[in-house]
Amino acid sequence: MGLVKTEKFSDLQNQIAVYAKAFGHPARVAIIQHLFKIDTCVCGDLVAEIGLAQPTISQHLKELKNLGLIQGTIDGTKVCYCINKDNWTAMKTVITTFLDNDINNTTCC
Amino acid sequence: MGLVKTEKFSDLQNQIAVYAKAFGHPARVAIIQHLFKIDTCVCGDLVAEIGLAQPTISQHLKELKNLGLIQGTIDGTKVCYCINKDNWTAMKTVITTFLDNDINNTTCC
DNA sequence: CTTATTAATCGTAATATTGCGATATACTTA
DNA sequence: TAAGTATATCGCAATATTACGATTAATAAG
Repeated sequence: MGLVKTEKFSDLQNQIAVYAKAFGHPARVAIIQHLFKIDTCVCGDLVAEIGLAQPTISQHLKELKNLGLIQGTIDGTKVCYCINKDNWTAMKTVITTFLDNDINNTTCC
Repeated sequence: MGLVKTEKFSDLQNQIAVYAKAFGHPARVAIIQHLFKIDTCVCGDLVAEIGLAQPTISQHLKELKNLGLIQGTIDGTKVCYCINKDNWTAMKTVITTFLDNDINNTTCC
């Protein structure tokens, strides 16, 4: 198959999975880290920063953009990317709530 | 291709991606949530709980087990699964450190 | 207008993931 | 020993992902 049966799961479970998948590739992790490090827009140096071909980076940027985690502004022939603060915070809440379950299972077999 | 070029990225970036990928499928999210909800071992009711076939669940459990996030104890014909507390905490630290970057980019274009 | 620069899109090949039927394994119980 | 129960593994088909060369689109510079 290769086809996820999303209808078997709750909206939240699917939401968590979609967000997590965004970070499930090191190139997208590196893009996000660079955007945080620069702490402002990145205009075009992502291909040099990360060692992948330009179409590949463009594709990863598109996925992050489709999720709303980053946004791009056209500036001449360049495009400036930055973190979308609101959506990043919303994502962070969803993921951390999932991760922050308390572990009390002292009665584990 | 379809082959991630891990050598282009740092160990931390690859580590984050590997952890995130574990949560990149709603079935694995559901498994983890159920383990937290029950708050003890789950012995065999995961197939009933989640609506996928037994080999499919077994495969997802294997991936979580390989990452060390869960552990299984054989109990007769059943296998009891629970969260591996230490490894879960380690994973949580890695992911939340990544997510917890401050966003100060007021000078965004 | 022509050329250069930058990024997106198209098309495609290689690899990975998902899901499950069939089967194997291991233990329990009669 | 034989039959039942629970889980893992095998093998395969369908789909998804990754990567990049070639091309396109859009603006900038001369």
